[in-house]
Amino acid sequence: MHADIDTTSHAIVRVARSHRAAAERLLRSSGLHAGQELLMMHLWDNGPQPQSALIELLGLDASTVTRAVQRLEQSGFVRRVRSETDRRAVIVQPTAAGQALRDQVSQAWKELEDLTLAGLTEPDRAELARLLALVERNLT
Amino acid sequence: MHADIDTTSHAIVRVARSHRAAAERLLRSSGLHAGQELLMMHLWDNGPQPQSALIELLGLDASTVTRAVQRLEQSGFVRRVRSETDRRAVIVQPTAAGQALRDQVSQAWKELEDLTLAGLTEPDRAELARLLALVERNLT
DNA sequence: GGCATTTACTTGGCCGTGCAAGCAATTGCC
DNA sequence: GGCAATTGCTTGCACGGCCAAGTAAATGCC
Repeated sequence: MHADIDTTSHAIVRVARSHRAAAERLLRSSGLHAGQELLMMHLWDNGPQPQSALIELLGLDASTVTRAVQRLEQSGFVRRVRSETDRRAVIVQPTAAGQALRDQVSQAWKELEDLTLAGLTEPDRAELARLLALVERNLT
Repeated sequence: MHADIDTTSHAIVRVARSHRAAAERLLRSSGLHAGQELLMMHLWDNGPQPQSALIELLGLDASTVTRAVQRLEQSGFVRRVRSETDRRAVIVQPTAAGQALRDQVSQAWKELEDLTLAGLTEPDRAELARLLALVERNLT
């Protein structure tokens, strides 16, 4: 039997791919791509932020965030402003169009969560959350 | 509080990223990139295959596999041969260099699995596998 | 003050991945 | 046989991500 196929690692890879695909599908109508919604959520929750804060919060590479923000600006969801107090820094703020996405994206995110966990009992969900947290700690 | 951060969806995204990063690190010395090892494993297990079979097995888009195979060929790990019986089809076969990676990659994959599951009891591991399978079914 | 170091971001390059469009060979069917 | 539909693959394009190298501003320290 194909030992490699039954590993948890492989399961993680497959789940990650399907999950991303589902996210992409649910976000399509909003105009966001999977990944961008997390950035926007941080802006909605915490207001305008320097990119450095987003990088920290999202745990992504600086270059990844730079380009994500560039694309969000291109799409009109975000504005980039040079900080007055630190002229290296860029402050990212949601535009009106960006703010307008909030409810729709929250809804899509909720649907994604529902889809992901469909059929799992409450204890199963808690267990999954616990185990994923352990795995995350292992890999970080 | 930031409700979105505590979702299982978000945990999946974070785990997937760390997991991929770990895979990339463990595979680095072999010359493979995360993702390519799964393709090679299928070749090692099942011998030369038409791309269509790899696409099916890996559950990836045809274009993704085309390019992965192109890069593996570029790296010298794989050879592409036009099928005699169906001249549309491309048969992918591991080269000697590709075969030579087998043990090293198996080892790396095992290390990845160990790292991922470190500290989890046997029942925890079984439970995680079960829950991931459920989630995967939900998302497919 | 002045220079080395650190910080904040950019850009180029590369990989995985998907969609859309397109080409060529094969198959299905009248 | 002959033409339509299907199959197998490729290419262009766009995203998320990462690393490495580079620029410019702010900080640290003598």
